[in-house]
Amino acid sequence: MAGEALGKDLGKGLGKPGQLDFPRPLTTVDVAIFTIRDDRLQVLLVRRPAGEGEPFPESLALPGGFVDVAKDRDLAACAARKLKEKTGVTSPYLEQLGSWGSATRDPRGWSATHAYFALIPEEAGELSADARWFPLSGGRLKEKLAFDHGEILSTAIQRLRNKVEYTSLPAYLMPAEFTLPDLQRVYEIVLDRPLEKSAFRTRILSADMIEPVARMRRGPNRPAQLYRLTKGREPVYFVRTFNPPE
Amino acid sequence: MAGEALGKDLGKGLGKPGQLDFPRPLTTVDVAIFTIRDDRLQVLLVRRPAGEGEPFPESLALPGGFVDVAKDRDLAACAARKLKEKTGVTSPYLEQLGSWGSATRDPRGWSATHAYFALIPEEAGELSADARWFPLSGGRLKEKLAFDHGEILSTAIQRLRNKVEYTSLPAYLMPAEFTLPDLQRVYEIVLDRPLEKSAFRTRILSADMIEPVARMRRGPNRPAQLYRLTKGREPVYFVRTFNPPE
DNA sequence: CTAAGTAAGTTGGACTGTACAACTAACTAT
DNA sequence: ATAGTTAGTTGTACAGTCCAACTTACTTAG
Repeated sequence: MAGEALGKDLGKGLGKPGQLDFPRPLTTVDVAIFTIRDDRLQVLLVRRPAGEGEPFPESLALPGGFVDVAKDRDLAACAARKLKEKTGVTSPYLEQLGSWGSATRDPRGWSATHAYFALIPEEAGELSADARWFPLSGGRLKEKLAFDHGEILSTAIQRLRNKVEYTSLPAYLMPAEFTLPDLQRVYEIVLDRPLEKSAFRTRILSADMIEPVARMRRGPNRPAQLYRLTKGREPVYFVRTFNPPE
Repeated sequence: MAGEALGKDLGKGLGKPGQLDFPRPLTTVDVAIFTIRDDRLQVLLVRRPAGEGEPFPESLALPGGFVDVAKDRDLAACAARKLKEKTGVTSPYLEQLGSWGSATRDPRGWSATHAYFALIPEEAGELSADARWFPLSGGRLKEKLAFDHGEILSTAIQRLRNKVEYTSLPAYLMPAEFTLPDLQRVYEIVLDRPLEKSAFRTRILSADMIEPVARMRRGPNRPAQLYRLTKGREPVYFVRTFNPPE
């Protein structure tokens, strides 16, 4: 297998013999970046390059790539760098999702990726040329992805949905100012089911995660109070989930 | 720094030039293995070897080590292998905890570890010679650990405590047969606070995660019903946490 | 100017599950 | 027999959701 062939010569030429003289897996970082656009949850994907020797040429994939031991202090910095490169966003909600490593996931050899997931508001930043938003319908992506990115993305969606049941994560998908019905709609989009208005309001308002601003949103009917995220607020964990379906 | 010096020559000597011709981080797997012993939560630690060039000689550390690209199919298999080597246990509760990677965590160079956490019953398996159980008091370990293992362990404890609030994880710490008060005691040990007896019983019994066996535990007072884990049961998630402290 | 329409936000009763505390049950030891 | 201990149950209070009806504040059509 490719992994072993490549591996054999890695790690030679060290000062001290023995200790570190064995093949090393490839190390990458991938990021599942979510936003809400057109009333749907969407994920950012890039098209893989077509060059000679490239695995999965022209396939869609999560943004990511090799850890650069010269540039990247640590894994989170590497993920933040990739996010910045693709979206221009610098301070998103960024959480580690897990890691996937095996002999077979990359044809170039034994490789391990550290996966992150990020939530950003729609209007944030400017997309890089090779990146595009893809909608998820029913918590699924139509397109097939390179490597095991399909599996990673599924896990990310599952984790997001799961946490939305009992945390304030959707707040990180909102623009700077938003109304409570806006926020409820985002919860409903991610969970793909309707929520109770009154229970939702009590819960969110008593969580001390958002604060009213002076303005109201005016429209063709009753104006709605605008809110913003409470500054520097960590995500809030509720002690109960929204009542689960069925 | 050592990492760069070492890194410079890694990845040379490949068949194809260019593409994979850059330094690779070290890749390791570490496992935080928990059990309940003497009415306390305990974690398994090993003493690092004392050889020349070994980092943190004779320090305590989580069991773990380099991924072996020849032996290990994937990361979970690598974690399971290390668990087996240290405890003899083959089918524990094993969950990925996260990954830690940076230029500085290992003096030998840029390295990334994939951390797992495992729950095993006390009587399971035979410990390897270099491994010992260490009690945690108040969710803390007294001893200092090698690398960033202190941080990893803290995260593992936090994750365990957090999940115990709303899942059936402690069931994996139990022996084959146990009583409901036994199980409650384990929940209380991990959470470090008392729980309501009646609410606890209703919750556990209605979760369909354990089933009564024919026997009772007899003692100096009223006998207690013995239960066992429902076969092949995934962990159960409750829709409410136990009511949080304060 | 009024009436109809719509979305924001509130209110109240039914229901579910925990908190707390008192209770009964089953055994041992003296 | 009686006291002691732990297993297990019961009942009332309370918190928060569920569900549905309600009020409020605005726009638009006639």
